[in-house]
Amino acid sequence: MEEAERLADEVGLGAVSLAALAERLGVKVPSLYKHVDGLPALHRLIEARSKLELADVMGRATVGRARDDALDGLAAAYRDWATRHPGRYEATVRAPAPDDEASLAASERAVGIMFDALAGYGLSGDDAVDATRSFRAAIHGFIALEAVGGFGMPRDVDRTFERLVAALRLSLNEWARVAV
Amino acid sequence: MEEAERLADEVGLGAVSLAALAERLGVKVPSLYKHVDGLPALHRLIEARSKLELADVMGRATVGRARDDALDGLAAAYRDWATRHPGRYEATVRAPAPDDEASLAASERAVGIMFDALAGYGLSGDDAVDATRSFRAAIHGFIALEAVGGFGMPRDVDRTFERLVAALRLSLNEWARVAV
DNA sequence: CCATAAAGCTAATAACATTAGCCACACCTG
DNA sequence: CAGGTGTGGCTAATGTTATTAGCTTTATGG
Repeated sequence: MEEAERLADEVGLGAVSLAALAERLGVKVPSLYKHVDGLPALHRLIEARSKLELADVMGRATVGRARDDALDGLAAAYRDWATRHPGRYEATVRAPAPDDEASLAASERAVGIMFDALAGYGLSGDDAVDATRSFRAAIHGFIALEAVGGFGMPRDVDRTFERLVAALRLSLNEWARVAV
Repeated sequence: MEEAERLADEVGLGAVSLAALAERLGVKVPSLYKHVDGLPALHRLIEARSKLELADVMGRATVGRARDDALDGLAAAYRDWATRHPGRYEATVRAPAPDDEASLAASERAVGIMFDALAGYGLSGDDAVDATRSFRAAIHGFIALEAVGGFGMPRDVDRTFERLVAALRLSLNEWARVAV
C-alpha cells in the first residue's frame, strides 16, 4: 500500500496500474492478487487510507484553535498536505462506493473535523452545512486548479491562496448575518 | 466529435475509449484513425472544443451586465452548463498541452471572459488576478464536489450554491479594501 | 474514363487486468 | 522429526483496448 501511494503521488491516481506497481515492487503482476483484490480494490484502499490520513492532518491542524485561527490552520494544512501528496489527495475527493465501509467512515470523519472546526463560528443547522460545503469547495477548487497547472498568470499562487482564505474568513464571520 | 462529447457526458471523460466511440458510431475501431489521431488526440480535441463552448456560455451570461449582476449570471450559467455536460466540463479543467494551440487559445478566451466580468468590481493588477482565481476556484470546487456526489448531507445543494455565490459577492465587493 | 482522396475494413502487435493452477518455503503440531 | 497448512511467489492463458500496416470501395474532379 505504501508503495502504491507513493506511486500515486508521482504519476497520478489514474496512472496507478498493477503493472507499474508490480514493477516497483520487483514482482510479477499476478502476485499482487495475493495481496489485493484487483485494480479497483487497490484504488478503493488508497481512497480510504488517504481519507484517514487527511482527516488526521486536519485534526492536528485544528486542536486547540477556534474561529479564524482554526480556519487558517485548517486551510494551510489541507493545502500543504494535498500539494505534497497529489495522488492521495485525488483519492480523497472520490465519493466512496456505497458498500465501502472503510471509505464511508473515513469520509465522515474528515468532513466531521471540518464541520466542527467551522462550528466555532457559531453556526448551526443549514448555515453550518452551507459553510462547510462552501469552505471545502473553495479550498478544493483552488488545490485542484493549482495541481492541474490551471493558474497560468505570473502571480504568486501562495499570495492568491492567502487572499482566498481571507475572503473565506470574511464570509464566515458574516455568515449567519448575511441572509440569502 | 459530437458523439464523443455525448459519450463523455454520459460515462465521464476518462471512460471515453475508441472502442466505446466506434461501437456507438457503428464502425470498427481502426476506422476512427481516419478522423482522429489516436485517443490522446481525441481527448485534446474534446478539451479545446469544450473550452470554447464554455467560454461562449459565459460570454452570453454576462453581456450587458456588471458587478453582482454579472457575477450571479456567470455563476449560474457556469454551474448549469457544467452540470448538464459533466464530461465536457471535466475536459475544460485540464491544462492545455504546451503545444496545443487550439486549447491554449480556448483557455485564454475562457479566463479572459471571467476576468473581464470581475474587472467590473473595479479591480486591477494582482487584485484582479487573485479575485478571478478565487472565484474560479470556489465555483469549480463546488461543481467538482457536486459532480462526484461529495455533498452527502440532506440539505438542498442549490441553496448552498446560492449561499456560496452570496459569499463571493460579499468578498468581491470588499476585495480591494481588505488587505491581506 | 480514370486517378485520386476519403473512409471503411481485416489482420497483427503490444500493454494491461484477470484467472487458473503450480511450486517453494516457513512454521506449527502431533 | 514428519507431515499438513498457509503465504507468497510463479507461468500460462484469455479478454480488452490502442495502434499500425495494408487492402478495398466509392465518389469525384480533371
